[in-house]
Amino acid sequence: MATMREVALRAGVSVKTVSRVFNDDPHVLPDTRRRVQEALAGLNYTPNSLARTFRDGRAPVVGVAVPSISDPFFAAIAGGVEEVASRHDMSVVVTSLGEDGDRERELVESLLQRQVGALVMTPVAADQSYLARWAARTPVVVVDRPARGVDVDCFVEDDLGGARAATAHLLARGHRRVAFAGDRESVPTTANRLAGYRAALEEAGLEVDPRLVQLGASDPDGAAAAARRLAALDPAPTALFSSDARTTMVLVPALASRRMAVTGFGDFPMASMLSPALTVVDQDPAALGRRAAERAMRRLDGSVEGAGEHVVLPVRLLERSSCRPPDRLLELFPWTVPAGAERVVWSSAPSGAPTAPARG
Amino acid sequence: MATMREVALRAGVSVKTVSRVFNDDPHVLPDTRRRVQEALAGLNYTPNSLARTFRDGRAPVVGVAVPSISDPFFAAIAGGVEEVASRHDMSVVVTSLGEDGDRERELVESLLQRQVGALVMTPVAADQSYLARWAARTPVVVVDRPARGVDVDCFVEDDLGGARAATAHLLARGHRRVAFAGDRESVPTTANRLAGYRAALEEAGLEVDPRLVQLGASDPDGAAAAARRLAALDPAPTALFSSDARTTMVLVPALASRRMAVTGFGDFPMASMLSPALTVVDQDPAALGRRAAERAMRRLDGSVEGAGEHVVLPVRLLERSSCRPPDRLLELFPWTVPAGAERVVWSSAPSGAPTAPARG
DNA sequence: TTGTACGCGTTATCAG
DNA sequence: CTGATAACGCGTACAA
Repeated sequence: MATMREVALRAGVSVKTVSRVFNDDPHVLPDTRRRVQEALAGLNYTPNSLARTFRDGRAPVVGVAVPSISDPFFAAIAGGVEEVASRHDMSVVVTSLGEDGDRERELVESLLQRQVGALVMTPVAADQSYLARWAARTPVVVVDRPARGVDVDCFVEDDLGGARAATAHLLARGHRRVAFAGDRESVPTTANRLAGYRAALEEAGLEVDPRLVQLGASDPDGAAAAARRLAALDPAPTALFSSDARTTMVLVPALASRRMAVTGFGDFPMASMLSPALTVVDQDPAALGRRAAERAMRRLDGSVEGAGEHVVLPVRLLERSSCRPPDRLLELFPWTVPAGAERVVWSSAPSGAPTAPARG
Repeated sequence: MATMREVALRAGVSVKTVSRVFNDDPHVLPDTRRRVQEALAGLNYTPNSLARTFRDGRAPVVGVAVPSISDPFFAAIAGGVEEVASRHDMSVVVTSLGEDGDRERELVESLLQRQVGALVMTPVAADQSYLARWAARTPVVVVDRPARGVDVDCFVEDDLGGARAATAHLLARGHRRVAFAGDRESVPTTANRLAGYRAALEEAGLEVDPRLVQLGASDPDGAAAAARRLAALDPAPTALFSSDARTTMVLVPALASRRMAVTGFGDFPMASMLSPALTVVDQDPAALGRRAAERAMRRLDGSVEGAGEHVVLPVRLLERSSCRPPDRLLELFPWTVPAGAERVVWSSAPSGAPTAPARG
């Protein structure tokens, strides 16, 4: 923890010379250089990067603010950001905002006050207009959900298209009573996916039965309640579209005893090992994080300027066997994928566009 | 982005007075205070916390260095750290080290140079003696794996005990050919779990057949290879102990066609929904992170001093139906848990000690 | 080649 | 109650 001054003192030179030696400035006599290097080593000098950072006014840091860093989805986003940031010699500060939105502004501004070089965030509050005064100086990119009240770069996934495809997939299999389950409509992704669900029903000429729409189902209690309510319906639903992976993971167990076809938005480990295996809308949160971070870097180095851009990343519907008919009818449906396998049955990518390979 | 100086200029006072007003120092005349507050508001003053941080030499930041922030296990650890850190008005900088260890020192030291207030890390390199000079000034706590070559606080889980219990569980069910699968023996947790596996076999009077031990099985390719090798054995194993959740998640699908009883170290979502459901050693990574962060906070405020403490957190064996006999034999084994349910059959906690409730 | 002076934004010290 | 001044560690500009 020696400072340059101490090293300079010991080497009998000025701090500037120490600085030069340490930063490999060629304009130093070999002899002086050696003396300084000895002092450097002897004192175990370590640069205080806080001072440097302070000096140039911006920290080589990308702030990441998401609802919860413990959620694998957002952890993957953070991982994607970190991957890109580290390539640019920047580190990552993560902050969990919760889903309430009460503390979003406070937490995000405290991040910004730290002079982070860029910010990648998933909005949780109803309004982000407070970001405007920061966005002028610090690149801000939102991911997963659009920002409201401010013009910033935005990377989201095709929630509506994916949800519509997943619902249509169930309808194409003959289901007529298809339920929807998710967390809450105030979350834009959920609202969009609900819209996609409704669109699919309407396109199939079906009425949307509001009793089939179960919100607040993403925690164990809510899932149990949703399962109870769905079971109580007459006629009961024969299929379910689950709006997010968290909901799927708690609701599917709650529905275990009922026989129901399920598609879910968001893949997760072992989804293919369930019986029946889950057909899912495959997202790529790491790519979301990478794209957002890359955009932030381009704003930082000036290679992108102007108004915020809104990018919708394509998703794909990965068919597994959850939707296939009972085994005894299998021979009647030769197009069905075999158990354990999966195939892409739909993609929001423009046809011919390269898509990442399926996971798992 | 106005500075205190600008505010002072506008209010016609000194910067110190602005500082006082902004920090609610009572020694300011009401009149002066109002003038300053108006200037503060008019200029939209925002503190530059980088400057403050620089001034007091330590950043209100906890560094978190783990193999991969995208891995849900380590994301949960990070979440636990963040929870505690935020209660202490500190934020969290995360760094993924990879599993190689080549870059550990470089990445960790760059974190330390940033004058983080504390460091919570999972070692991935063979030696951490480079930490010694830092640990004198910055609290360092390692989690999940012990540090080598340096004396720091350490929070690990009962790898050996959990693995022994999980293996013994299979042996008690009559299995005699029990395989082991994991990532690599250089990872201390894996080495300990392998030791636990061996201990259980030896306690049962069984020889350890090295061909039953499959390392490098935590990625899809390795898992496929391991599955192939296990299948080729004669006699083939009838049961498997998987040493970590990542291995379980790739190896179980690879083994899907074989009928094998499985226990795994590490729970994961939907483990209870597989058929057969997985019996697992239940860890609590979030608690690991919280405990580590709390210890770091206590080192920071001086309420803990002296040599590093080594804490082993208890784990529990959560029995699900993966180990139960085929349905037709169920009536012969009345002690078996019903499908979908789970029960704790073993815990490394001292009996009577409070344990966290099971997840899922 | 080397050194001096200064500034980054904030807070502590100590006079007034 | 208020303000001038120094200090934190480093890098830049400019001299010598």
